[in-house]
Amino acid sequence: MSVRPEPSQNHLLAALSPEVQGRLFPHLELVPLPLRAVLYESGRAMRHVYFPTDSIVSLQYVMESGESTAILVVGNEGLLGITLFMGGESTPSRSLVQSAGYAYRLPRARVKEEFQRHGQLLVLMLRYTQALITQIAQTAVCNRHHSIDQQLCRWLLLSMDRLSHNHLTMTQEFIASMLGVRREGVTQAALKLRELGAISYGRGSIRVLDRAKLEALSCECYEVVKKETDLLLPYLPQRQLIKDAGSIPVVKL
Amino acid sequence: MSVRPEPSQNHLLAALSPEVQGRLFPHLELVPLPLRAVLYESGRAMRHVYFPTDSIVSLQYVMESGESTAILVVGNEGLLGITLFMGGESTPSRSLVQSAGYAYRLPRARVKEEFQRHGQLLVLMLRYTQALITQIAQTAVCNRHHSIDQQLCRWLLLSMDRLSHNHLTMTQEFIASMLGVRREGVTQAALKLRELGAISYGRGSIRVLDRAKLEALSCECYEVVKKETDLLLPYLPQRQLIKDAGSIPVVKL
DNA sequence: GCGCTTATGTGTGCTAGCGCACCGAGCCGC
DNA sequence: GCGGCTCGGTGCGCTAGCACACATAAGCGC
Repeated sequence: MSVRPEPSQNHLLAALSPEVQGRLFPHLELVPLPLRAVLYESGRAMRHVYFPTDSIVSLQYVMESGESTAILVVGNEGLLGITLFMGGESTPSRSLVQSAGYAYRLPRARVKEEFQRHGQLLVLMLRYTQALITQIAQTAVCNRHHSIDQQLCRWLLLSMDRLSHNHLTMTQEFIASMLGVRREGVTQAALKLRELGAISYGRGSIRVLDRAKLEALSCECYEVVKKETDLLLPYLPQRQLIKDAGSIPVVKL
Repeated sequence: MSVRPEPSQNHLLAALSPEVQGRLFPHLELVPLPLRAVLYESGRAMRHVYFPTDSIVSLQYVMESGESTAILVVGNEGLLGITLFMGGESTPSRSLVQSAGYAYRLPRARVKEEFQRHGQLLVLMLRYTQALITQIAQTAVCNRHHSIDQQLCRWLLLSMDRLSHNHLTMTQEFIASMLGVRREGVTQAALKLRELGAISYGRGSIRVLDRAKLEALSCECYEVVKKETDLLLPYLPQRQLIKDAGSIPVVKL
């Protein structure tokens, strides 16, 4: 987090043609996203679209009772605020920073202006939206049918995919509120994963030791979403992107 | 189902301007949708977009184990096949007819052609997609936090909103597979609702007697989705639409 | 109207996850 | 280095929903 991130660390921004980038990038604003910051509150008007570079943001629905569930995880593969493209001004969800980092943001007016051109940004957004629908739907299925153990694995994998290291800074309490389960349930699941050597952890920090084990223990939901997303948005995987940030291929539109 | 339905019974088609209707309607094809017909199978290429007039279609995700969950209900307020607009050719979901009736369908090529014009259809589709995301997300939350009783109420209400009568032709077994729960669970919930006088039923047919009771017994999920949808797609409610089908107002775009 | 199929009702365990209560240990600030 | 706060670990009783096993009953075909 000490190095100033580049816009192109966000896969969607990177996938735009130089022409579109030329129009948009001057209006980008780099914002630090501290842990637990709230980008959008349920029902409030959105003023920007956010493109995370190295942060992770979760969308949660909060119930009247205070219970909540995360339905979506967004990192440098995507963006927050598709509602602005869609024609709404707000959603019934809350966006919460799940892993601190940076994001570039674009004012609502600029987004709409570029969108009106019906060019690359539109096409990219639509594809991204499709991927996002798949992730939300799979979350619904997962909530219905799978154990906390499996869902914790899925959650860790989703987070790992959006980071360049294997180290998560979050408490079990926080994960519990994201999964919409009790903290004790997460503790039990984490203990099992630790015994199996898949992770290690302590006081608000989790390290993934054996990714393959997590994948094996996770339900199919993770894999289904990943496959579908890769199909819709055939970017380079993140590691290659970072190594060779100068030659990011443009998504075939 | 004996009367040939009009395209304008579908709210989205009705909301289009006469100009767009003039381009699209000649290519519409009326298709009967018998109970339990499958419009799209998971992973298969979609060939048409469907606009239900008096039928109800559910989108389900099916797991490897065979368990399934419906994530979305579509009736005359919407359409099936947004994926075709989005840029995909298939989804990991299955579309199953939940209440028999008719739908108009449009071949993929025509849809894409009209979409390329970036006019009314695009704007309408985006708004509809936003409403649909809300419904899916709320389903995820509901699956996590609410009882079968509450979910059955939600399900009945969702179905009722898409019909012009108070009578559903479906078995408890079928509802169970939609909600992703056991048949016995649905039986228990249905018994309670019957005792309370909210519904009556017998062998594959359910009648809603007291809608207000269902709303009171349902979780907030139903209401949240309804409010959000009305906000995004301010149509006339269906009953008025049928009474006065000649003067359906055009959605403000 | 007989028999088969299909839909619903019921009972008996069993388990996952919940709510609550409490402990110990790490960590921070002063 | 002391006190207090936060995080994680654990135990206990409870309930919803599950799996399985049957019983009854309504409709359908012939």
